[in-house]
Amino acid sequence: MSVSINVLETLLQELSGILPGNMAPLFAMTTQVKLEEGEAYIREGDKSRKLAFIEKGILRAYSVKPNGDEATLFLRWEGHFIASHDTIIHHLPARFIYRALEPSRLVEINYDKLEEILRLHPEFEPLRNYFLLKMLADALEGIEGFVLLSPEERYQKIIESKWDIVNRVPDKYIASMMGITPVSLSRIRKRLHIKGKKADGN
Amino acid sequence: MSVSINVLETLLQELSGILPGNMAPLFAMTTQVKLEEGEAYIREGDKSRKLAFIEKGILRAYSVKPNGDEATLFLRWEGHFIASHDTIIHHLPARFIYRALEPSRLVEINYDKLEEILRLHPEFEPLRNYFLLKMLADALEGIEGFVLLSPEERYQKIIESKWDIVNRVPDKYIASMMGITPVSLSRIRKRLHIKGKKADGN
DNA sequence: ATGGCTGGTTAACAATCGATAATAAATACA
DNA sequence: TGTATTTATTATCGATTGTTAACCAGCCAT
Repeated sequence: MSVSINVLETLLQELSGILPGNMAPLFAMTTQVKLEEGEAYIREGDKSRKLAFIEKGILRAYSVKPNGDEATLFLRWEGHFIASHDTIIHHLPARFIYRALEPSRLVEINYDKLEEILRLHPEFEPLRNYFLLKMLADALEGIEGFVLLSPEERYQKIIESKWDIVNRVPDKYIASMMGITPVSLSRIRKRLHIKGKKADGN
Repeated sequence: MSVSINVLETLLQELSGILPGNMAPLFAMTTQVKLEEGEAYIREGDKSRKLAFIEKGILRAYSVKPNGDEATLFLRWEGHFIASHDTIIHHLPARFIYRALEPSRLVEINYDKLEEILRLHPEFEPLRNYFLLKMLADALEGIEGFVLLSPEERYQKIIESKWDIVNRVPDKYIASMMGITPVSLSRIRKRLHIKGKKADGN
């Protein structure tokens, strides 16, 4: 139990200077969540305002389009925070599905309860600040890729900067996250292989 | 002076319950900024950690690619907050340029000073919370468009939901923000006109 | 082993896009 | 007003993508 909270405790201490011994008010309200591979954490229509820190595993946020295709919004893994922005920001039912791609372990807190705690213990405020900034940075990084890079460049950047993650996830989800089809990603991979061989002198 | 702060005062009062008369500690640190059409607010390489509320006008965040082309990251207008996420989040020099497309009026605060104020006056914390959530919502909305929609659908959604903004901005910036060329946007417009005529029975 | 199932590749064709260039329309400005 | 500049459209061509379908490889479970 306390083992899996350790990372968050360390993070919070770095952010706020609060010692783990004084973090009880916050962590008393958190829940450990374990997800099996393929298990949904948040479903379309859910209204629960939960926010989670990913201790281990990978989660995929996606929606099912009218034609049945799935569109992946993003992937998040160890060290990231995950939440349905529809419920947290807009107080609306979730429009996306958040599903574990691997057996995963989360530290969860209800956002309403977090706000209560923050009213009583504003010293924890740096934590909220941190995860909002982190989620914002992640989102903007995604937009950057779409605006500045072609699909091919986008894929190159992903395998360069997140090779370990790409290797843990089926390509079709990577393709979907890139806004292209799996067929197209396969062709991009083929082109890059050719270029790679040429660059190697073969 | 106090006229243009009014919107923010009202916003803060709604968020926190603080009365305008007690907002002096915060607004004493804000600056009014006026930008001419075409004037840069933040330039590539800037390190100043400024954050601004847009009272009036439209700003465009973009970068100049190696080949000289410009890629528009996003547009922001009245009621939005704008900041270089490189400097605010990552403490790095700005990689993007933020330029006014219209004569604009901003309420600016330095993020370091804001943090000082928030240490002394945590009652203003809801304001930081609000603009972080708002910027996050804006960013995620952008990603949604790229992942779920084709360029044509993306344009349709934009003109439906932000017709007033589209009308104030040259199409080439809309195209760039959509991740396509102005030529391609022109073709999309043509296709939609045809479809529109067909739907009208012409 | 032998089927299913999922995920990845390949092929064929139509549609769309990028690049470039020429032209037209709109805007700015002297 | 007339001219220059910017912006938008159209055309052409090669490249890329989407769609659909077939095929193959790995994996799982019986």
